[in-house]
Amino acid sequence: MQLEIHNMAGYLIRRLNQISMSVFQERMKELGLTMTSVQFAAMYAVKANPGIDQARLAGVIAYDRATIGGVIDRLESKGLVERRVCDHDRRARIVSLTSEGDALLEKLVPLVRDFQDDILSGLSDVERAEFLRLATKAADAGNDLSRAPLILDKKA
Amino acid sequence: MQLEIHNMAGYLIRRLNQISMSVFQERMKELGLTMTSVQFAAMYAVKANPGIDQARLAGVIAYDRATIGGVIDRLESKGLVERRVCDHDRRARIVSLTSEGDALLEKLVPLVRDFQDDILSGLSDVERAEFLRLATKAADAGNDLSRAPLILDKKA
DNA sequence: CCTGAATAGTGTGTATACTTACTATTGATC
DNA sequence: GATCAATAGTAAGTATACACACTATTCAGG
Repeated sequence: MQLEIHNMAGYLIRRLNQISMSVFQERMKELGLTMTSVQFAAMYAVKANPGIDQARLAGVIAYDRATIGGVIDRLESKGLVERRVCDHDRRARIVSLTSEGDALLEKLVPLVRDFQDDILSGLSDVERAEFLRLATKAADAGNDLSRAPLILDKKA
Repeated sequence: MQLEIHNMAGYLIRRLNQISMSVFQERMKELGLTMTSVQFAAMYAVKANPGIDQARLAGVIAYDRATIGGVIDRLESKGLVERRVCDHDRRARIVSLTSEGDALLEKLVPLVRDFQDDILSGLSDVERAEFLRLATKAADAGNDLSRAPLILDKKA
């Protein structure tokens, strides 16, 4: 039995997101870790942006401020990141990786890169490339429609 | 500043899902409703499958049992669906639309169909069709990777 | 320098989306 | 027909992902 909703963009995207998160979770489990894709992205962005604060971190990976707070809480309690008050703006909290966090990230990056294709395992190489091209274009165009848009080049 | 993660399948899919949910929420708000895309899909599937119970409903729209319970709770408290114990299997709960639920769904279906294209507003008609074809193929192939796979034709 | 707008982070509340564990059934098997 | 595996639903716990309101702080203008 096929419902009309099964062909709708919103439904298909939700399904792909379920599959994507499940693949990530499964791979981490195989490595004996409890890292989520969201936590990985946050750590990656922290490493790529030394001295970043929570608000800009949220913008770089398109989360809202409340969500990033919880993500950093959990990474902090696992000893993977640290938070400290910014020197010249005491409202802001600078997030940085601990040495354990840095070591873990270094280990994870190639692994995560390698299983990305598994998420789209049903597609050929050509199809996957085309899917990613279209997804990038759509995500870019729809950025402002999202509640937590991606915010880049906000600073030097 | 472009991070490597911005080109990864998992990240792009998460972004598209944020955009998709946001568009749905926004349209509902314009109509003065507080319906989520998940609740809409549940109501749609209930209507399309008269006499369905919660477990099979979960399978038809690829939720897990615990999630569907909460979704039905909220729809029930809004007076849009009803739950009753199944006659020949007292473990199961049969879900059905109330008359208000049915009327609301009838009103929403064409509206929801019409704004699906807004989710992929950055794509041309040809690109959108190709994206949907590839997304369908990928979601289908990845079905068993998801924690809550789509389960169809389980019965007569 | 003072006031008011804007911003960073947090707290609360809601809604998915899952896990594991539990109860109540059902059905299958000996 | 008693037992035992399997199933339906729920409960409790964790983790996004948002809204809204609040405090602390910064900054812009007069």
